[in-house]
Formats: sequence, C-alpha cells, structure tokens
Amino acid sequence: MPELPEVETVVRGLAPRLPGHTIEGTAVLRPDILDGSTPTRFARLVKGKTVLSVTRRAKNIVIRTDAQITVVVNLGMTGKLLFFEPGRNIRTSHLAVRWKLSRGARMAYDDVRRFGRVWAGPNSAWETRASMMGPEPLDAAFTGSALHRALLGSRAPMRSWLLDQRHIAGIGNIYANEALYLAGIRPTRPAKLVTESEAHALHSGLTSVLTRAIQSGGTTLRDYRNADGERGEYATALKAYGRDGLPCPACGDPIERQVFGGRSAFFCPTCQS
DNA sequence: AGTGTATCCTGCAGGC
DNA sequence: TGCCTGCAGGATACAC
Repeated sequence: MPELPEVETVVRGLAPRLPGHTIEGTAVLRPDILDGSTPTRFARLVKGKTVLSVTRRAKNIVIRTDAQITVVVNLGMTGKLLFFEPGRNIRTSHLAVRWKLSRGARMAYDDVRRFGRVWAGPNSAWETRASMMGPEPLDAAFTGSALHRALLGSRAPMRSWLLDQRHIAGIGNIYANEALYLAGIRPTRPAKLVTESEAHALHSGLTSVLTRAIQSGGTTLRDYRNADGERGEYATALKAYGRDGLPCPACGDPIERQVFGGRSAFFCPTCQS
C-alpha cells in the first residue's frame, strides 16, 4: 500500500511529536506482525527506551532510541502507525500492536491484512539491512545518469525493475506506473533498452511525482492513513494508475491495463513505447 | 545471478 | 440477499 510518499507523510507526522517520549509498555495483539521476535522479547527490548528520532528509509519508518536500539515499521499493504496525544481515544479497526508512551501519549500499529512488519534490534543490525537497499530517489546523489547506468545490465521489464528495492528504494506499483507514464516508457520495456535521454526523463518523472505526492500527503486508495488517521489527497492527480479505460490526460486515448509479475500495470498505448 | 511465480491475509466490488 | 470470483499500495521464499 504505502509507498515512499505515504511513509514520508507518516514520518513527518511523527517526527515532531514522538522523540522525547519513553516507551513504557507494549501490547502485541497480533504476534505474526513481529519480524523475528516474540511479543515477550520485543516488549523487553523496547521497554524504557526513549525515542531520539523518526526517519524514513525506503518504505520503512525508522525509530531510533537511546541505548542503540532501532524500531522499524514496514506498513505492508494496509498498515497504519497512529499517534495519540494524551486523552485522545484510540480508534483502530485491526489493532496489532499498542504502545504506552510517557506523558500519557500512545501509539498503535493497525493492519487489516497483516502484511506489515514491526522489527526491533541493534542499530548495527538495521544498518546492515538498510545497506542492501538501493538509493533514495529524492537524494541528490541519485541522478538520471546513475539511473541509466543501473538499468544497463537488466532485461527485466521496467515496472518490475522499479519495484525491486535493491535497485531504487521506496517505489511501489502506483508511482512506478506514474513515473513511467511521465517518461513515455511502457511498463513492459526491458530495462536495458531505455535510452540515456529516457533515463533522464524517468528520473525527472520519479522526482516530480514523488515530490508532488508528498505535498498532497500521499495517495489514499482505500486504507492508507497518516499518523493522525487522515487520508492523502494525491489519488485525484494520478494520470495512469487505476485509470484503465479512461482517457489519457495527454492524448485522450484510453489507458490500458496489463497484468504481469502478478500485478496490474497501467499505460497509454499511444504516449508510451 | 537474475527473473518470474506463489504465498501470506482480509475486505470489498461486481456479476449472477 | 447471497454466493462466487477477482483484485488490492508489499516483501520474500523458492524454482528455473
């Protein structure tokens, strides 16, 4: 569900409020949400830790604490990480983990489908995992030329290539399709056949769609909510994703849908080659 | 090594 | 109304 802009929006909601709070208690209602831990071990690991910062890496919410322990939340398809000021009622539909924080605040992880994961471990273990992920597309170090070089070795379809987190971090099905639309590249095009100028167009498409989506608070199709339970408003700005049969905003021809890699791709057959 | 497929899980929309 | 099918923003284990 949530891709880079949605996770970034959650992080921006938490970053001003969560740091400084100490984790006083943890209740795990859905143990299968925990990545490589048990409710008892997880609760013991985070108890008494004070949050230092909340940041994003790829589609992960990264919560640093003192004592060199990092908590990482991946929202999967339908996960929500919600923050509750003191006295506010916790409203959840599929509560998986609940935290009691200092000064009466609380946080909850809610997830209908339970594809998301909550992990806690030493900073160094997290850094090892993070080092396997590709570059952040909004980093200055990520350029059109770097993208073109990375594409050269691969014959994977461009949409599949963009979804692989080892290539680029944080891209999911919505923004992969949107960026390919903006660059005029079909989702099925083998990566190595993307030209240098197309790679620059794709870089620019990625940065512009991600930046605009963040400005809109992300895309809510159904489940996504920010840390305050609010929807994102980018869905109305989508040009290709989910619009099969509707006119291409540029040429008016109908957008097509094609399933491969187990997921739907959307493209304009006239504007994208 | 790189790529494709199946799988985890629940809910909802659409067809009959 | 109810039943059935297909589909959904992700990540990973496996087969080739």
